Amino acid sequence: MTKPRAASAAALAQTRRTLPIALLRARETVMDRFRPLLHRLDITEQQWRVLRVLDEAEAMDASDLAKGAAILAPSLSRILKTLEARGLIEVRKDQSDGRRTLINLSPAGGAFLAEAAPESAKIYEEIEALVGKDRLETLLDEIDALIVRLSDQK
Amino acid sequence: MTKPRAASAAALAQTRRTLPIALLRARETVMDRFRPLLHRLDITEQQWRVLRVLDEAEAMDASDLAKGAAILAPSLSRILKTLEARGLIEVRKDQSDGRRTLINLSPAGGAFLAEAAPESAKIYEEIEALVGKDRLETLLDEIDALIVRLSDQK
DNA sequence: ATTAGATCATTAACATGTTAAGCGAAGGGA
DNA sequence: TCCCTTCGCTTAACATGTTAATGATCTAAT
Repeated sequence: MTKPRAASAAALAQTRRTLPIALLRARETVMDRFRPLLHRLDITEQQWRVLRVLDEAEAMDASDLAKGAAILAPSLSRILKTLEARGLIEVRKDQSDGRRTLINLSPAGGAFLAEAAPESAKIYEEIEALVGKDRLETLLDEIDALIVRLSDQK
Repeated sequence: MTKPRAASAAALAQTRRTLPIALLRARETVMDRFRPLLHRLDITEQQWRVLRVLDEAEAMDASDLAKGAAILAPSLSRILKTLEARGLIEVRKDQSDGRRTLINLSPAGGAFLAEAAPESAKIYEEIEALVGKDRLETLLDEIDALIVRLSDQK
């Protein structure tokens, strides 16, 4: 660490207390705990999110899936190819609307999630234990409130 | 929106209240307000962070800069080339340690930041006004607490 | 002085983020 | 029906995220 003078140290503290960076750091810190599992599963964080969202629905079109997993449409297009090639999802055209693509978890995808779920849950429980369940719930509530207040409700 | 049955709706709510996704969504929501400015400046979010961190220090080596801007070393290497080519930063070798690279803001970089600072500050004030200063401070405090509790203090 | 190990930075390879453009399909009037 | 617009998704192009490997330098111990 380079020795900071008083002025620059204060300024640096100011940057650190900026919403975008704080949220980024928090996310990195949390993901560091999941990364070893994801690496063992040979799957990316985004692919994991897609599978988990699909596991909670029957079949979704790509738009809903993108929103649910917080992934942009172009990224999702690429991810779906990867997951389909790996046999974890099934993709088909919507018969009633030729523009839409319907996606659902394949049996293999369901098995994949079922096998990984206990480890994932265990990690989340560790986080809960370290942070405190109350504190974590409060944080999630405040994040929700932030999103609601900042969302452009066109 | 596809009609969710009661069960899947509850499950979906569960995913949404997951720390990694909540933090991701919050960050996206906040950044949506800064993106138009960054686009007008023809600069990426990461490049902007690098410049701001440099503005708060004299000269930093790449490692400290990477930590300060929350950017991984490989990404920073590429970003430094871009910013140097654009004349916004100055890069030189550390004389006392040939491994280190020292980076500082160039005069042009300082002018660039000075010109953009008012707009940036205005956006942040809008966010403060919408969220509430108290609520925002609380949120930042809780995020800090989260990071401290989850950090591996090897 | 030498050498093994650690450190700092870069490069490589692949996946995703981001914006813009493109394409086929659906919808809504004239 | 035709035309125009909108919608859903994909592709393109470039920047960054992520992990592993490489290169160069420093450090410490011999």
